[in-house]
Amino acid sequence: MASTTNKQERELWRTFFVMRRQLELTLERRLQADAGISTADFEILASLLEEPTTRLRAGQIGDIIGWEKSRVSHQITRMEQRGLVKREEYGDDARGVWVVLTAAGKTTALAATGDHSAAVREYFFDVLSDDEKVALSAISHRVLDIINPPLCTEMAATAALANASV
Amino acid sequence: MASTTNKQERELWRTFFVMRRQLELTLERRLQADAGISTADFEILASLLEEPTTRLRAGQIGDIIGWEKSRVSHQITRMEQRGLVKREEYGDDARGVWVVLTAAGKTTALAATGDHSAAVREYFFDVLSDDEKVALSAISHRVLDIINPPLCTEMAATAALANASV
DNA sequence: AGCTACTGGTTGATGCATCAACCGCCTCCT
DNA sequence: AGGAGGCGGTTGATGCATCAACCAGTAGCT
Repeated sequence: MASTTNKQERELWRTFFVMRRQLELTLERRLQADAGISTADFEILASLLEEPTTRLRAGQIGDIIGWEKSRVSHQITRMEQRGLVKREEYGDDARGVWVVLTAAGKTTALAATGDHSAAVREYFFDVLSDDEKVALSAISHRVLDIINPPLCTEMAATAALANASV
Repeated sequence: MASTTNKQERELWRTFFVMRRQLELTLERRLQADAGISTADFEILASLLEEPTTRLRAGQIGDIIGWEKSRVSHQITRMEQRGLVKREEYGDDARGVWVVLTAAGKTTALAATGDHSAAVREYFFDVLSDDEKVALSAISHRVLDIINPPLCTEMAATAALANASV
């Protein structure tokens, strides 16, 4: 009996694992095909687009999307070469830099966000029942709480904030 | 009302996304800390370990873990440099190569598999109720069936096969 | 003022992942 | 036999991700 459980669990793990990877892959390819960018590009562009001035300091970007600073720096360098974004000096503190959306970057970002949420809807939300959404939310929180409690409570806090503001 | 749903869905997507990433990251770090290998190394080692002769052709490895051949080749090259694995010529067909576990590779692989399944249990199965396991299995199959139907039926087939054999 | 310690960001090295081009070898067809 | 095309695998280029080392500028302490 115990071994049966183990077998089923192995099967579940494998299915979950493959689903996760395929979903990621599909979204990545779709972004690439429709907007010509990677998910890494997309995360940066999306964070800038939420800012009314379409500019953020490098460090802020890292905080928002949870990247370490060197990753942000490398990514900005690549995006700058492709003209999606540019660096500007940050007057108040000579160490800082602004990362600014270019016109081309904004166009790309707008196209990408629409496309991406359509894809998420199509591949994910549309195939989930309401009960399943509730279950998946509970599962995600519980797993996250085990592996990274501070991050979990932090996310719950920002979620509550977002709900309160509407 | 619709906007509320959207907000909840965005929240679910974000939570799921972060959970997924943290889980992956945690498992990766744990493998690195306890066995000194990456998940990529692990997948190769695990596939070789399942083979009684601890050897597989490069192409077979690709089929088993779903990688394209160039990825397998690059990975084997890196692992060969670290002495986990070695290439041997495949007599019947001069194009083929055997990928063979070294003694060191086998030791590492054994340590890693035990450790990894303990980690998966700890971070994943132990926090899921039986109902949630059922729900997650259904969700995974459904999503996978939307984004990659052939892969989904193929996985269902091998799962049925595995069940029948016990 | 001057010393120390920290911060914001960059850089280089290394490994992972993918794509396209390539190279021998094998098969099959005529 | 010999030529075309397919198969198994390698290689090089490029981008993503992380770690460690570094550097200039700032803040804080005395």
